[in-house]
Amino acid sequence: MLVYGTCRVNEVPVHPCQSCALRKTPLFMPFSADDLRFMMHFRDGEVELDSGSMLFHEGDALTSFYTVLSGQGARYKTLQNGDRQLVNFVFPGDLVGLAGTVTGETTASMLAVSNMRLCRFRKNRLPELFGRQPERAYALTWIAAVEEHFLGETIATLGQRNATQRLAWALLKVYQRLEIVGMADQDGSVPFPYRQGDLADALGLSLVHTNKTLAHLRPWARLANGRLSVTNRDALAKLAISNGDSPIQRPLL
Amino acid sequence: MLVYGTCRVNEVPVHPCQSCALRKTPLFMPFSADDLRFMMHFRDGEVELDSGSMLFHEGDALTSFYTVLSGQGARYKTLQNGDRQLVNFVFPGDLVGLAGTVTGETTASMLAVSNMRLCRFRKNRLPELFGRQPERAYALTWIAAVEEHFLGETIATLGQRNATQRLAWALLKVYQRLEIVGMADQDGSVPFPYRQGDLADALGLSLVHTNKTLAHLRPWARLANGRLSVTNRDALAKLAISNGDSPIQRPLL
DNA sequence: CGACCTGTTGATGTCCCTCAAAGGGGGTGG
DNA sequence: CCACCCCCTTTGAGGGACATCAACAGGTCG
Repeated sequence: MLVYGTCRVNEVPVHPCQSCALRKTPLFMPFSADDLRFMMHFRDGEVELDSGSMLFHEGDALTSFYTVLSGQGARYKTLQNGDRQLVNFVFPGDLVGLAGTVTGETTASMLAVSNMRLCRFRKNRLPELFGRQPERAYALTWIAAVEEHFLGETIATLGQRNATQRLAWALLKVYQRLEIVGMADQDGSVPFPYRQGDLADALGLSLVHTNKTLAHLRPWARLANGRLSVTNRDALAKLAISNGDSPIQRPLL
Repeated sequence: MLVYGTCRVNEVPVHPCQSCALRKTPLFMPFSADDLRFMMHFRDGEVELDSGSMLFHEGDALTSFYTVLSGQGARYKTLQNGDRQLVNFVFPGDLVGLAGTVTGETTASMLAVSNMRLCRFRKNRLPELFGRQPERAYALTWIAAVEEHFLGETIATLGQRNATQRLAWALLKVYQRLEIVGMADQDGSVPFPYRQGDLADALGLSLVHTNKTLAHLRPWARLANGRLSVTNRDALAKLAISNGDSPIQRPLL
């Protein structure tokens, strides 16, 4: 279990949606001009989050949810004995806090692992979204469905894959997810601010064994200087017993 | 990995929503008369599924989704090496196939483990739901959020709990979920048609070790004759490192 | 320079998997 | 009505993957 520093959340001036680079990325489905106009009006400010600070805690009743504009984070649950399970890594384009907003109780805590910028939406305007923009509301349940898909995959890897397979799977997924939103460098590396302990908590492994297994994977993928380099994607996919497909396209909110 | 028999899905006459006992159960939020009227009109038939048959397979493009009226099932994923991971048990009141309907590709296979009756909804009428009944559409994303909550809990148990804790957690959850929809008997038992191999595949354990661990849990919970009996709920919750809370209330579709 | 965090490596133990075999119970066929 | 079979459960033995404990190296920051 790892402990991080305290919080800092800042209101910041908004960037116009038109200039949002995420939108044009192949991960996301095209925006109509109408969509864009409505979202500009529907969104409610932008927020910056320092690395190490929390956006919300497990059990909070949220009044806002967010899509990640930049930076990386993690959602995690804490068991009563203090053990931590990282539920998923959070990347640009992800929507966080929707479940906690809708049901009134957050299912996991959300931590910034790098500095982050978030686009905020207010719960009290959800009726407007559902009442006046059924297509955007449909996009919202689409996003929830995609989320379910990922969690299901995670369950399969925690249940059925051994340490090597888990790590290969995770590194490959992370790389592909960041690559498709344009964060991969020429040299085949992506930003990876997480610690080995974070990976361990995400995959249900001990820190020590995570470290030793990472060493075995180094011919195909390595962690260094806060970046993840993947040098042999196919080998990694084979190790992971995964088809190596890119992430499926989905709506952006 | 277990293999089940072949399929059989039958169209059957519908039962009126008014007489649906599930609705009145404390798991679900109250229905307004309006809701009821619309859902009567929106639903599209009823379906019966024999034990051992599949409702859909991983990768299918679904044209319908369903809420379970009676019976029990399982959603599972199959890795490329043939290993099976049971993603969740499926109980009366659960909505299945929504994600596969929305995204166009099913995330897991759905198997009937007892005879089941399902209430069907058609994808091509979703626009009508979102366009004309925003509150029901909101209920849909609420349901998706609840689903996410459960999958997150499962991830935490696969990642952090040992065999005893996993089994205690699973048995308790199953018991509580079935009890709250009125399926518990006087003697503190609920129907449990699953095999020990199903439990093993759900919890990421081997069949043998599942069996041996179940033996240790017998003072507090036991499996016999297709039923699960829980004799000491608090002890089970303590073993499971869980608060033992009942399932949260949610909408029914 | 010392405190602290993260990564790395070695030694030891244990939880759980795999292999193996035997004991019910229900169904089918002779 | 019994014999046989199949599926599921149960139990034992042995081994391996991974956890835990421990110590050290390098980098960063006060």
